[in-house]
Amino acid sequence: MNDGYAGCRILDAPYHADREYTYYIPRELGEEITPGVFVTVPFGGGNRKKTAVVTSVSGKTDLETCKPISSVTNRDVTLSSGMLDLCRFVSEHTLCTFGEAVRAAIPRGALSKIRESFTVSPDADEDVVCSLSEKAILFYKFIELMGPITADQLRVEFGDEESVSELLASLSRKKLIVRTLDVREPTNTLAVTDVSLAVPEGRAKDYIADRSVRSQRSKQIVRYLLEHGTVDVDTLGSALGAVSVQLKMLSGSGIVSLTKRRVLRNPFADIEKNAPPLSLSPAQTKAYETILSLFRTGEARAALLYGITGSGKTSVIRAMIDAVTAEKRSVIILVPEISLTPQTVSIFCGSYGSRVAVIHSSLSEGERVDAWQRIRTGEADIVIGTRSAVFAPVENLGMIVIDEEQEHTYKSDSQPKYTAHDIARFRCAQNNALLLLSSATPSLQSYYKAKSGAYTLVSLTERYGGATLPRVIVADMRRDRAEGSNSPLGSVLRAEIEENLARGEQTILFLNRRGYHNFLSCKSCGEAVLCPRCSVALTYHATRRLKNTENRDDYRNEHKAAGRLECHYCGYHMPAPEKCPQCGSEDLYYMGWGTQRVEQELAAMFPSARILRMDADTTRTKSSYDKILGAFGRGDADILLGTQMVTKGHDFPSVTLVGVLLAESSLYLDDYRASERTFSLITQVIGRAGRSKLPGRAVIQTYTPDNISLGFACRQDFESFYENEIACRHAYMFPPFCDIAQITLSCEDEAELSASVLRLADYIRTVSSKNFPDVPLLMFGPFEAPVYRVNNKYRMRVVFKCRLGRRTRELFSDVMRTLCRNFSRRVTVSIDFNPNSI
DNA sequence: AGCACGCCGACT
DNA sequence: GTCGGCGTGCTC
Repeated sequence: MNDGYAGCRILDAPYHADREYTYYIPRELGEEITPGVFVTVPFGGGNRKKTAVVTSVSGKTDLETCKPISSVTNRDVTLSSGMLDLCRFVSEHTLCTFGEAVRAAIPRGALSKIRESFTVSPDADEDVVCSLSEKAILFYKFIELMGPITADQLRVEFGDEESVSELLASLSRKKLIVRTLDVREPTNTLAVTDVSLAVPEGRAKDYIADRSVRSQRSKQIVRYLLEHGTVDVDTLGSALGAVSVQLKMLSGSGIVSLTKRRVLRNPFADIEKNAPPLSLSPAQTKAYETILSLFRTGEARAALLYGITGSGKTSVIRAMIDAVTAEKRSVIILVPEISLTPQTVSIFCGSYGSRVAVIHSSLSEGERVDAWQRIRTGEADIVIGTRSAVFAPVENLGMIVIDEEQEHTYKSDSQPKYTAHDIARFRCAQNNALLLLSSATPSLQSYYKAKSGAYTLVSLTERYGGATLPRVIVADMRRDRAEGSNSPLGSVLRAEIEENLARGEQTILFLNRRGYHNFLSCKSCGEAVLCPRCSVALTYHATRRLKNTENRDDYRNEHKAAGRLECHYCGYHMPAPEKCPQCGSEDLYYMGWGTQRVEQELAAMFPSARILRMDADTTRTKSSYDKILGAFGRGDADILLGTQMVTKGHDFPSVTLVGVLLAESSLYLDDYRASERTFSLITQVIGRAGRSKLPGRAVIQTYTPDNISLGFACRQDFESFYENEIACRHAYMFPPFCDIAQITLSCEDEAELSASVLRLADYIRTVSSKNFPDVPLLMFGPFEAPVYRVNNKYRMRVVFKCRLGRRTRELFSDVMRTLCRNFSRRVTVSIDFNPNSI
């Protein structure tokens, strides 16, 4: 009996009001209230109903008054004390609210939602109603007729945002309407009905023999149950046909009983299972034994498995999973979204069957909840998924694997802005588990940690199965340009493709830009056509293949008819204009190359080649990604052209040529990790060729053939790349030698934004020297974000170089608390530690 | 965030 | 006189 008080965290409290609040536990809820349970509580002046999670329980309180917990919600969702500690860790380390951390750890849809609706007040004063404006009366009458009704429904009826909120506020003030809050428990669960015999066998046989019973289908059902025992309705239906009427009758007369049972869906239960038997080479065995001995220490340890492409890291990981699960401990395997294909999943499901839970972006909300429950109950003890799977509620965690650990998708850039690595390290420390990072091109950060001894470095340096590295050709595009060619396919690459087509071998081409053209540019004012909501150029996308045209007018009309301009930031689109929106000139030219246009160019160049294009536009649906890869794998196409997506994933043994159309497109991003990304990307692309006995070639087209990182990548020389890059990071003081904190303010009003950002900088200078003189901090800015305007909001930034530790986080926490309180509501503040792009 | 309290201008 | 504008401050 927990007689007393509960410490609760309100899930959607704002940052500066986010702390533990004490509520007393009503007698009738005493049994149920323990840490990790979700409850509803009255909060704030209006006692609004809020969802909260209980974080502590105690027999006494220092408070003079406190409110009672209203009710327990989500009885089948609770957080273990380990998970509560994890949420605390996340909120402290990313400066998000406790509630935001909880929502990251629990699938959306597992928690009940509180719905707000409005009805007219029973004691509404008719005279007051009559004194309202015409629109307000209409609004009031509508609520009277339709209520209870939500604000969103009212917005559909009455249009614009502002007026609906204003009307609601003013009618509430006049006590004409009342707001009610009701808790809606999640409904996305799946239940099946089991059918079983409710009478002894003998009576069932009598029933079948009974001539007065005419229904043959009913007798079939009883016979089926006698043979198979209890069975669910769906199975019965597919065996016998329509059965619902007969079941109703049979259960009515007490011959069968129907019971509802919740089932946890596992969409991967029926996946084709394909697990090649494990056999390790001597090098792999040695790596495996090293990692295993770390695991066997029983302490929290971390290893970096660095293995060149094709060295068979996956086999070592699989062997480790076998070893860890053999000791009844669970495993979480994180993979980048892009490599979570059915082929990958089938390897794991093939070995471990229904013990695997797969967390994938294409799961429905309900399937996600079910996967979470399967993990929590221990039915699944092997979890494979993307970034968010690092929160999987496994019991007795033994190992977390982060595959392709350098991928930037492991950093979240929405709230909470965490890095899977940090969460994984915390959880492993909590459970004395092993953290295993794996990559062919480790991040500088992780390799640095491995070199300095924080991680154990385990290297695999030979290619498995005798495959050889491809021959790398750096094609100097300046030569083609000098000869007057502006085709995205240079003469060298073109000749190689021709050769491959002639030999019937496959080719992969990589271009880091989707769309057709880059942008539409005005010769007269020099401006590109920009997105009206964001300060970026719009990209031309064709919806069909463009026809060849004779003159400029035809050319322009053809473009207008065949496509439109799209914004890659906010999704805005418009028909291609005839005149420049800035200066009105008709001198508009289409510039640059995207995957769409290259596809067309390829088709014109090699009319007999079968070409597949894979980018965000052609992989909109769940299955299209697999369809394209499947078709290419079967040899249904000669050339696969695409963005980032073509660089990861699968072994296509008959691919002998890969081409990188513009190697520097990722090189000159103004980000300190540009070379790291380029190195990783080029290395991966090169790794796509020559995965078999056939010798492969890689053609890297570039305007800067002398770039040093590009050179290292072409030679697949990670070690030298690392030495060179780490020296640069040291010289310019960048991670891993410091941390970066980035505060972004955004606001629709430019003037208010710049005033606010100056106040921010001022405040930090003051608080830093006054209260945190011990925290070294270098401030840069304020300046405009690289894309100044997105979705009609202007964005400004202040960036800091610092060392993230307890005191530094306290400083930033103070800043966030103060600013959330003092800035006007129209300004939003967010902080990101070591962000993905700066 | 939401909601109360509180202090000043333009209306019945 | 008061109704209602939004500045300031708190939420167990």
